[in-house]
Amino acid sequence: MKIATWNVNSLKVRLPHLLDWLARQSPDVVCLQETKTEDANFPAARIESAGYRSVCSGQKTYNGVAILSRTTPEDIQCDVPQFEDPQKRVIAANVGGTRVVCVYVPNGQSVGSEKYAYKLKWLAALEAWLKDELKRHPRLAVLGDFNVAPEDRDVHDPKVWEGQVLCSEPERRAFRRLLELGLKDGFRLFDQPEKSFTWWDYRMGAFRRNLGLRIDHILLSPELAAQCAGCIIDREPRTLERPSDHAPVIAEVSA
DNA sequence: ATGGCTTGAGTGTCAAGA
Repeated sequence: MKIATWNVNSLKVRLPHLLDWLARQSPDVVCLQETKTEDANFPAARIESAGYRSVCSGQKTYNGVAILSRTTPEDIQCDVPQFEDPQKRVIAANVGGTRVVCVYVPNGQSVGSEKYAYKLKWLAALEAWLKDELKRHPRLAVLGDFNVAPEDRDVHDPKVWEGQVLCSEPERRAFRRLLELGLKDGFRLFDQPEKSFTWWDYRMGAFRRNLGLRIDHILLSPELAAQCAGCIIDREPRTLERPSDHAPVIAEVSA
């Protein structure tokens, strides 16, 4: 089973890229972030024509998440339970025998800002919830845009980014706490090229110069990690005209 | 030069992303 995550930065703009990519990669499950569309406008019919069922949790202008699947997603849950949040950042569903959680972690804007405090609170709520979810679902996968570069090797220039949002120690600590629940960073289960990133700023030719960060992740429960055969970043969609600023991440796990 | 692009909203120009 091929599972993937992609921050599309507007599903409306990126739908042609998404449909081409689905045809090329043929993933079984895809988690999308920053769909930026209300559920009433979600392009479910065109995605269905491409061979995928979908569930979504969106809002106008900002945020928005969705899960696409070859089989029908079941037991759908939106939002982190018992965490009041008007922003649509979480959707979870069972796909086959696997619990799939799609997350769009807040950006945090800048260290010390209100949005940064919200990000840390949000990550703490996610951690508490996933601790329970791991007990309930031995086959748990958490995929999404975590807006955290876990280590210096996930940053093109650690000196420039030191202490900045996405790289600050409190954010990295929050990410490590997810790993300490037992979740594994799928990408790091394997040898990977140096300077592997999933996001590049639109400005300053950052992609061409590979000035990026690795902030999109696939976390796997111990059982899924043991059955994971590979995990890669697909840079190809980032090379297209009018790309998302994020590249998809894909993992192969036994069905 | 807290700029540089891109998107959505909405029609002038700003918020937000990371």
